Amino acid sequence: MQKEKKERPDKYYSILNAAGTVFARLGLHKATISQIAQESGVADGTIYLYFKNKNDILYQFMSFKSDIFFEAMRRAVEGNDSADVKLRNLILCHLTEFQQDRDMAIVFQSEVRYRRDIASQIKDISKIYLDLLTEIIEQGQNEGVLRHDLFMGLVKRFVLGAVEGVINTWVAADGKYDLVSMADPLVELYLNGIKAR
Amino acid sequence: MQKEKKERPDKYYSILNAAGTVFARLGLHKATISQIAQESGVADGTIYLYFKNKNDILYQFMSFKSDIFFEAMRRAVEGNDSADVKLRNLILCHLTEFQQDRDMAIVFQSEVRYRRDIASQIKDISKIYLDLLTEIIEQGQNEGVLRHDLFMGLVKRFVLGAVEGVINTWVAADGKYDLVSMADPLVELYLNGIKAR
Amino acid sequence: MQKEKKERPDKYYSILNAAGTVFARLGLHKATISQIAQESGVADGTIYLYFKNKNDILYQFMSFKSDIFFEAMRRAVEGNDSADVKLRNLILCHLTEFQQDRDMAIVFQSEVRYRRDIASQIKDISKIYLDLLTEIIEQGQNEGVLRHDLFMGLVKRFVLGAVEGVINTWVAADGKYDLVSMADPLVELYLNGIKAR
Amino acid sequence: MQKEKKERPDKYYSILNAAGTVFARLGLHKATISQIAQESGVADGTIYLYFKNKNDILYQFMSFKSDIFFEAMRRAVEGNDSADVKLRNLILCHLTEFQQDRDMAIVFQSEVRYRRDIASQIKDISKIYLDLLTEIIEQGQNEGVLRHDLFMGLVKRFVLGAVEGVINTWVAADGKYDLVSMADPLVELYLNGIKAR
DNA sequence: GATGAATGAGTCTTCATTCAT
DNA sequence: CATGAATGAAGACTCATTCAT
Repeated sequence: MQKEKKERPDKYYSILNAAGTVFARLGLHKATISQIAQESGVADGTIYLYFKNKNDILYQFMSFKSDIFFEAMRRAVEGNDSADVKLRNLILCHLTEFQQDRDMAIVFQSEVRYRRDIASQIKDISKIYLDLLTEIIEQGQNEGVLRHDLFMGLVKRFVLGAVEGVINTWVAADGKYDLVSMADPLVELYLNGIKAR
Repeated sequence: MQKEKKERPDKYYSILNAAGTVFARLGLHKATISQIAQESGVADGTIYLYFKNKNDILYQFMSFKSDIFFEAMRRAVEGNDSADVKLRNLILCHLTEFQQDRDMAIVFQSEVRYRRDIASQIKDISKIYLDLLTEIIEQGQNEGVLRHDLFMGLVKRFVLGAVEGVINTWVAADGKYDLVSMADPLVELYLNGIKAR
Repeated sequence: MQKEKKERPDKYYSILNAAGTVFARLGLHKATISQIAQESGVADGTIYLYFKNKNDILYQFMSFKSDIFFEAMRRAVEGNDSADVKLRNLILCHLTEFQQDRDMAIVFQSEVRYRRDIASQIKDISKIYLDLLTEIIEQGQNEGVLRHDLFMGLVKRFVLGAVEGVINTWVAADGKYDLVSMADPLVELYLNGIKAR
Repeated sequence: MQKEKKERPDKYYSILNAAGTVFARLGLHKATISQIAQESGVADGTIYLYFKNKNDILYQFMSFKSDIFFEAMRRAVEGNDSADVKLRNLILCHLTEFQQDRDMAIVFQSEVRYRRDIASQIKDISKIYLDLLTEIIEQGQNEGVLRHDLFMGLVKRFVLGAVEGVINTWVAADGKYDLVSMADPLVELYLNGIKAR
């Protein structure tokens, strides 16, 4: 039942992380192979022993991080919790993972958003996320915890958009405050809205 | 009390719009000066009569669009409406403007997000937006329409993030559906949340 | 009735000739764009205003030279001369043209021979030549000047191969002797062979 | 009086043949050390245990093939045959050897022709060939079989050039027909020429 | 003002060659 | 001897920017 992942040499991951750092600092286009090489302490040519080209580095980076991310996500929502707890766990997990890996957070938010030239496989990342949300919300509706009169397509975007907005702000603030502590207040807003009662 | 705007020649705007189109299609980095020149029907060199450099074009484009955008915003929230109506007007205006100018929507969402190299002035765009939100929410609290126990910093991001999430989805779908119709359901979610009552 | 050739700017030809010189000196692969640029007194980038890439330079060079070459060929064999005179004129023309343009001679003989990656259009150069030979030989057979029991496919190669062998030797000798004077003795060998009578 | 040839290990020849194949397929410049290594089933670095560098491989390849080739040549013209028979044997041997070893044929015809950077030793290959021709022709003149009024320098090129032309054509046709059968008709053309009598 | 030809700095990428294991 | 990972020099090509016309 173990993860069947082909083991990559250390240098592969070394380059991958260096790339993450450089991409986060400069963005895909301004980042140069030389900078990534220097950051990971190898020669330029060495990069090409492990990656097809510059785009491939970004792709592999995102794939690698996504696998970790979604594994964490899945663990966060498995079990018999009620929908509202699951939603809270999901958001908490999301913020925790991004806080722990700010390079990923930056690259993910800035590079993956609108690139039409990035493999659609990477774009599916958010699809997985949205599917998890759908599950949770439907479960919540069945449990009677969540409203039935929800336009699912919108709600999913509403939830994901708000988290990402929070993350973007945190990133823009150079991660100076605790992102994870936003989870509970955020979920509370999802659930209750801002109207006085 | 007249508008203190230096009048720009037509060609300036022609280039600006061409740039918007090309930036939207290819992104800042893949877009070339030649393409912008061709799109606007001028010579490459002409662009440098009106803009300092490539980044300046993006900057001017955003400034120009922002001015229009915030003028519309301001009109949307002026008057004596109650806070919930103003919030609805703000969101409606936001979605309307972006739907009407998809180039701006794409450029704004994809290029402006994380560029550390873009003049901070442009980043202030969202500050203005957030300030409007603050005003509205505070008014709502004073009116008793909105909850008092809100962490303002989070709520603003919550609202803006959700709108942007909805816009991003619309852009990714090539603008195939009506964005503006999302305004009311979205505001309803802001106000009431997703919890069943 | 004038040649309908699109006029190219001087710089196009300047680069073309520089390329010919560099290709002749170093061969296509060892020749660098920088060297060609330097030889023609322009910047590296300028080359790309006139040529798609390095291979394109070779291709254009060959096309340009071929046009001149075959125009000369055609003039050499037109008219009402008998076949043996035409053959002599053809060979004479061939040697004259190559002697006058040693860069072309070298590039043609060394680069065009075996490159599978060169557009077949260029390979057709020798086809035109072989067709001219066919015409001449058939005319000669009709006139009774040339033998009828000739395997045309072989004879054509026999004639062209021998001329090229002579040219190759001349090139290898750095063009130190008069190539054109080889024409008559060569044709005499074609016609009479080396057997004593 | 034994052959003073240093015995080379099998791997040397294995690499040599692999190189011949790869050179024939791609040409010296497009062929990579890695491809040659793979073709011969050794590691890249191993090649440098047997060869100084890439050029040296080509050089050794040509030397090796030349030795075999000229050994065959010498056998073809030794004995007391008359000059015309020797000439025929020489050409026959040439075509036979090249047909049997198409890699050599391709490499020889395409790489050796014009390389100024290839050791002159390799260029001497054709010198040996031309010397053999000289011997044969002079013998033929002494025997009265061949014309006395021949410009030897030209005749040699005439003969070699024509054979090579025939070989080139055969190579370009992917060796689809029988090259050896060209020997007799070709020699017949050498001897009698194409003029009707 | 307008042009667009020219520039050349900047990058990715390849691959012959080396060398620690 | 053999390996093949690592190197880094070299070169094709792009494109923002300039400037003579």
